[in-house]
Parts: sequence; structure tokens; C-alpha cells
Amino acid sequence: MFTLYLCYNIDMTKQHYHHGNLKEEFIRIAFEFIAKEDVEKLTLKILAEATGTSRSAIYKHFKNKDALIETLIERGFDIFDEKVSPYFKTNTLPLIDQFYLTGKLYVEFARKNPNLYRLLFGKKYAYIREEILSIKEEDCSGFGALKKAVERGQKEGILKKEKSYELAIVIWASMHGISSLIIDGFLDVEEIYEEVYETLFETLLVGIVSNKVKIFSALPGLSKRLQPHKTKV
Amino acid sequence: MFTLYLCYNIDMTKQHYHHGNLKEEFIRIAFEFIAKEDVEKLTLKILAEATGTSRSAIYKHFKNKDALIETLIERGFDIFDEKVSPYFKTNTLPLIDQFYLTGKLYVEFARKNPNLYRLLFGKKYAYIREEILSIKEEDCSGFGALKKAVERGQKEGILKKEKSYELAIVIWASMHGISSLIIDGFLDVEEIYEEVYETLFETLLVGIVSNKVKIFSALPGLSKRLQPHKTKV
DNA sequence: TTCTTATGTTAACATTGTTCACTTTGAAAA
DNA sequence: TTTTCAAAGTGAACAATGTTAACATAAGAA
Repeated sequence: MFTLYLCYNIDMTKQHYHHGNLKEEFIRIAFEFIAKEDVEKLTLKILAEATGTSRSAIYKHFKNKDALIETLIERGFDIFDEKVSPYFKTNTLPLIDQFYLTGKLYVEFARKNPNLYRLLFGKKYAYIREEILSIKEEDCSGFGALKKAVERGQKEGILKKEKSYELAIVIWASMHGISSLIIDGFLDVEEIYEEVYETLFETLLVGIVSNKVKIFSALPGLSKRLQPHKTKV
Repeated sequence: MFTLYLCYNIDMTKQHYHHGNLKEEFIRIAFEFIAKEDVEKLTLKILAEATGTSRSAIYKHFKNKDALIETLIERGFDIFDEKVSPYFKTNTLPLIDQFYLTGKLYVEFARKNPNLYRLLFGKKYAYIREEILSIKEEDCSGFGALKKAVERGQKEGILKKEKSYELAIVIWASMHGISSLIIDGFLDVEEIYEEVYETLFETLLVGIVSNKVKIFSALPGLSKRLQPHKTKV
């Protein structure tokens, strides 16, 4: 009874003035929102009501609404990297398998977080991306990681030698293209998603792999897929 | 002097009430606008001022703002088809060359009309697209044309036999992916665009082409590109 | 000429992001 | 302990947005 009353008292106190950790609360709620709806539909009113504050409270923590969304993008890229890049940091798997699995995680991320993916890879906040990428340029996240993986593949003799930058772009374009088409409602591939990804990756692989090597893969499916492309070692 | 006065009179008369062809004028101005800026920035105020009417005049011609944009999308797809599909309607070119050239027109369209492309292939108005596609399903525009071309290629023995739908998706995803990445500011490829497209198409081609055929192309570049993929006829 | 309808106008509305003057709170300084 | 003050909340007001409603006019049919 006493505890109950105390809780009630605290809640009432915290609802007005000095919320405690309102900034993080805004971010959390915003992420919660875009898990379900497009970021365009997120309003200050929604944020205010969800936190039990007023519409203008947010301005004590962010310069404006866009600043909150920019924060979402920054953290979103961290989440993205965390979810998608693990296989690029492994040494135990053949490189081709790393490509296969990373690509799969990429599309999976987009499918599971369509609104976040659209926010991260859409046009509207492209400027914030440039800042993020320029900061992290030397590390191994995002496109940089892909390009390095391609160069590694070329050194190992697995991938075609010419034009690593162009090759990386082609790979990214495939993954971005299929992800976008799916989450933007152009393709209803829920039923046949596995087949679509297999076809996509196989096509890509045959195109980027050096025609001088035969690839042995740790993943049972992959080596099989590569058999039609037999060439002498 | 008389003429001048008459013009003045007519203009004044036409500015108030009975514009003449205001609906088409709205559409024209909207297209003019998205040639330069994103459709998100188009407001009723802009349309009103450009036509010399009031902000609510548009409601006599469209149900609401979205209805105008839906009209833009419908016409936009017509323009898109007109610009992109001509090579798919030709019989004088080898099929592979048709793919090559159509793909090039596709990316070119996106680069020249980034805001329109984003409007046509973005998520926001996906619903209107479904209507358009369902109406035009049986004809040879858009994805249907691509799928038919793939099937033709399979019949001719040029393309891999399995999974025409998946193969068509892969091709579309490549073109959509590279287009989106470029126009949304992820890649600065203005300088090396030609090389990027060549690499993209080459990669794609090697992946989709049947490994039982050697392809002869009318375009000098293409047959050369295919030489690394030599196999017996 | 008169009536009607299409097509324009202006005024008002709710909702949006944003700013400003204010109030409250909690903690450091006295 | 009391005072002070910056941090963090409030509500009122603003302009811009899309939208609606009541009203005005032009043009053609009756």
C-alpha cells in the first residue's frame, strides 16, 4: 500500500518537469515508432504524448525535429553495421561464403526493418550520411568494408582483378536493389524469397568470380551452385 | 495600344475565374517543378502562384493534392515506358543488345529525372502503382515486358532456362539498385558512370547467360565483353 | 433573357514544426 | 540551511500546410 502510493507519487512528480532521461526516451519511442510506421508519420505530438510531455519539450534536447531523426540515422547505422557486418569480420569462413551470408543479412535487415532501412538509405537525409561516412571512412563499416572484401578477394585470386570499386558497386547495387523492390512493395516475394535470393547471389557470383578458379566453399549449397562454372584451377 | 489594352483586359479577366485549362496547367507546372525539386517540396501555394489562382482552386480539378500526384505518377509511367522500352519492341537487334540498351535507358532515365523516378519507384504512392500495373498487366510495359524478354531469351537458348520470374527480378534489381544509389547520393559516379554501367551489365550478363552458348552481338562492345565466357556452341 | 453549372474566390479550420516568455526543479554556492 | 541559478519542463502564439465551406462569377443552354 505504501509502495503503491509512493510509486504513484513519483510518477506524478516525474510527469511534470524533470522527466529524468527524456532525450533517450524520445529516441527510444521514435525507434519504436518506425518499427511499425514510416518516419514521415512521426510527429512531435506523438512523441509528446508518448512521453507524457508537451509538444515543445523536445526542443530542450534536440535543435529541432530533424536533429532527432539525424540521431536515429546515426544510431541506425550502428545497428545496421552490427547486424549485417559480422561475417566480414570473420576469418574462419571462405570469402565467398562471407559474401553470401553478409548479403543475406543485408536483405534480411531491410525486410525486418523496412522503415529504418528506407531512412538510412533514402535520399532525404543523404547529407547526414556523408558526415557519418566521412567520419568512419578508415574503419571497416558499410561500403568501405565491402570494398576491402572485394580487394581481398582479388588478392586471393577469387574475384576478377579489374576495377575493385566498380565491382563493389555492382554487388551493393544488387543487394540494395532487391531490398528496395521488396520493401517498397514492387515484388511480392514472401513465398519465394529464398529462391529469389539464391538466384540473385548465384547470378552475381558467376559474374564477379574470376574465371580462372574453381571455388570450394564451406557451405554445402555454395560449392554446388558453382559447379556449372567449372574452369581449370 | 489597343492590342496591349486588350491583352491586359484578357489577362485580368482570365486571372479571375475561368482560367481555361487549369487542370492541365497544374499538371504541367507540377512536372516542371519535379524536374528541379523533390515532389515533397511541391505545395498548393506554389501551384496557386504559378497559375495565378488561389490555393483552393485545385480542389475543383482534383479531389486533393494526392490526386494530382497520382495523376503525375500515371503520366510519369507512360513517359517512363516511352523512354525506356523502345528497344524491347524492336526485332532488328539481338536480344542481348536489347537488354544492354534498355538497361542503359533505364538508368539514364533515373539520372535525368531523379525526382520523377523516385516518385514512380518509391514507397509512398505504391498503392497507385498497383492499380496501374493491374490495368496494364497483359500489355508489354514495365516488368511484364522484362519478363517476356527473359522468356524469349530462354526460348532462344540464350538465357539460363530455370526460373524466368526470378531472373527478371535479378535484372530489375540491378538496374533499380544502381539507379537508386546514384540518384540518392550514395555514389559519385558522374565521372566513371560509363565504366560502372559496363561492369554492372557485364557482371549481370555473365550471370544470366546460358553457359551453353556463345553470343554474337550486333554491338561491337558486347561480343568482345563476352569472350571471356567462351563455351562450345 | 434567365438559369444552371462549372470554376473561381475568400475566410476559416486543424495540424504541422517552431519560438518565446514563463515556471518548476534540483543541486551547487553561500 | 538558505540562496541562487541553470536545466528542463509548460502553455500561448506563430506561420505554413492541406482542406473545407460559403460565396461569386462566367459561359452556355433553356
